[in-house]
Amino acid sequence: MPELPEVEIIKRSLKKKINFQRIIGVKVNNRNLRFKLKKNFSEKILNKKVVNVYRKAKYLIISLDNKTFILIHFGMSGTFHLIKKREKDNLFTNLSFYQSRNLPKKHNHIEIHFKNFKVIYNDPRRFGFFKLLDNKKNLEKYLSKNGLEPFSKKFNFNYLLKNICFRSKNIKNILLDQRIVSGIGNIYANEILFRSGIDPNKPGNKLNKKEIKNLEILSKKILNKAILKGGSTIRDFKHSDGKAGKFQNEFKVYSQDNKNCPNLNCNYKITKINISNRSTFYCKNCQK
DNA sequence: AAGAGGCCCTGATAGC
DNA sequence: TGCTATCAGGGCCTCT
Repeated sequence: MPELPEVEIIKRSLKKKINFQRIIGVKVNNRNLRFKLKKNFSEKILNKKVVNVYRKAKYLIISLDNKTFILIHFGMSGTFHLIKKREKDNLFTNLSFYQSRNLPKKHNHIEIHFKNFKVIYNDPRRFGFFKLLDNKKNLEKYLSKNGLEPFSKKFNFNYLLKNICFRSKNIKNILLDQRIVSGIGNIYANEILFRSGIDPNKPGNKLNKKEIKNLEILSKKILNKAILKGGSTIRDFKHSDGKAGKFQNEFKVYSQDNKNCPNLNCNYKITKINISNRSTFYCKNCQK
């Protein structure tokens, strides 16, 4: 489930391949995604050149030379696969690209063809989407619904204090609310709260200044570390190759229910509870 | 205004 | 073995 670190990894590898390449073909196999892909998607991006690939929160943005933008959200199960063209016989051969060497047989929704390879978007659960934005203004308008991402310079103690201290809802849901902090999903919310020593059920307005400071520092630190480790590879990416992310090995609480709390001198087990229909893992002893 | 809850979707897994 | 139920969860929507 790509959160900020996973989208960042996808961005880096995709950019190396497709930046300054021209789109010479588009094949849409299945328009049914989170939002139905517009019928004119193919013709609108055909023959355009990619001039930048970047990330904002959990969104990937492909900027084209006619000043339009492809906005991509991976939802729960969206992945890209790179297929290289073999010179001799003009066939395509599947090469590793981010999560998987093995091209799934089903759910290959969109193919984008370049000179020597094609990129395939696969999404079994269809929670992801592609959206075309006609100009920068519309793109920014769309993205402005999101709050600051943790790597933003403006994401500091005062920003968090201002956005947390008056809220009655629990801190975990505050972290997951993209209008307040963007880019954090369920996995990293669990990890950040554990390392900050905060009970995920605790209402925002009950947090003290030290806890808010912890959230500021540790959000940046954990997301950064996850990017360095190549993101987290779980569940949907389980058939992945050696290029899979390694951060799942660093999980302290996520999916660690009934295991010993990793903190020294703590003999509690990690507890699994449900908050707003999301699995939540924490240590009752270390998180208050 | 803010928060709670429902919904979309498929594949893996648990239980009988 | 084969069936059914449950779970995974991001973002948008509606209702209060």
